[in-house]
Amino acid sequence: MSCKGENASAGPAESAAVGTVPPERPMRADARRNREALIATAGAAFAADGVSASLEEIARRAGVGIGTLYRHFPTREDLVEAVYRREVEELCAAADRLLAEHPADRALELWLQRFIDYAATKRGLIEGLRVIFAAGTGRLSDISGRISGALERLIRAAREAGLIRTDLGTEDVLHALTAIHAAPQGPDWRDRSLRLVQLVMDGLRCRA
Amino acid sequence: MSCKGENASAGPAESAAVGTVPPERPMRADARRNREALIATAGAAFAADGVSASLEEIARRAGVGIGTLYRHFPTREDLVEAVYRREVEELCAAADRLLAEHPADRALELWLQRFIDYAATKRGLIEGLRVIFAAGTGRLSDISGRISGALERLIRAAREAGLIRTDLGTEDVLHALTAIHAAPQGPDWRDRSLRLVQLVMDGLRCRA
DNA sequence: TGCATAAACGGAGGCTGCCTCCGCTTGGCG
DNA sequence: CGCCAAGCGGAGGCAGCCTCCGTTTATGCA
Repeated sequence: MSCKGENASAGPAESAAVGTVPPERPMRADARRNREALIATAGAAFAADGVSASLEEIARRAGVGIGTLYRHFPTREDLVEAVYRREVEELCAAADRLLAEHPADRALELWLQRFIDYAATKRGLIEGLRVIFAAGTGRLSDISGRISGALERLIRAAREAGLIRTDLGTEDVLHALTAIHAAPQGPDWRDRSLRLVQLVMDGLRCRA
Repeated sequence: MSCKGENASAGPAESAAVGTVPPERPMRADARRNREALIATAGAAFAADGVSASLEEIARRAGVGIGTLYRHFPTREDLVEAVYRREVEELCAAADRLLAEHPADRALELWLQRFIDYAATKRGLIEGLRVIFAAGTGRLSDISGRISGALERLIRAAREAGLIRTDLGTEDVLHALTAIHAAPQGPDWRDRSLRLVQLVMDGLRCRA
């Protein structure tokens, strides 16, 4: 309901923000601290026990009362979304870091691998990916855009450096990722997915 | 713990009979009746509220005690599996009925449409489909085989009648079904899926 | 037909998790 | 430094999970 807590990650020098409203009020220091602790703890708990992990346990481990958890995140979905959003942001930040430290094609490759690893442990991301194609279905649309934005930056850089072919675009790679996720999840899921990513990369580089 | 009531789904390699009827002992009449009522009620409840519907509510609606539910189905998964197995059996039975009442290609088309409708309401089936490709991962393998068996019967009949091309097989159609399911689930999911099924059928008939 | 008995029933009870409500604490401003 | 709203936290009510065990009943046998 009252998703006023939306003002998280209010970048001070951020120009042309991605739609988040300007912070009506800076959060009190203790509130921000508790919020951070909750998101971090919840991330670990969801990864370990799935998204139905006990909220009371999360609050306890984060060192706050259950009431505090519910004030920050009125529903379980709100908490899941916050965790999800944070992870996506980290993933996107990694794209820029990789670009700075490696040749663009290598950066793309490493990022795709990292994407697989994220998805391997956080099943939620997979569902999220599926949403990317469903045109902006509400609140998650900006997150989806963030992912394809990162991917696009990587691909454009690799293209401009002449390291990958230019007749395949962001959508094609996204599509491939979705297909990889659709594969059955067995014990060798990760290896198989990484191999497929390798295959895609080889294909992309092959007529550079 | 003393799950001796397991005789319904013990699933060891019994003789290749269609129904897994263990030779142990015929169930007492009231036990069988309650079991049936539970499966039927659970099917409705899962369809309405998802697989996390209240088990106590299911028991109440089925007119049995909660203890009875737990004796028949020690875990929630056992109940889900029983419902799932029943629905798959109905679906497969429909294949033969359709074959008897329609030309083989039309039967195949109708069955695929019916499959979509099943999957539309029972999200569990979708997960099940995904398991088909994961080679016999335990207890669900025979169910998976049942589905592809039905599909294969339909396709073979249509082929022998010269109604569909012969260069595409069961696996290809199964693969297409999986892809259709992988699509994002919006409000128009059903229509879109049915259109895709139509597309597949047109393709199958086009060079008969 | 009647009886013995194993099979099946059912719900009370203990436990855990969900979520709300409200009195107490404290960060931050004037 | 003192005020006070923003923020905290946990008690409590409710619902669902699952077990345990006393009671009921279907069925095989005489």
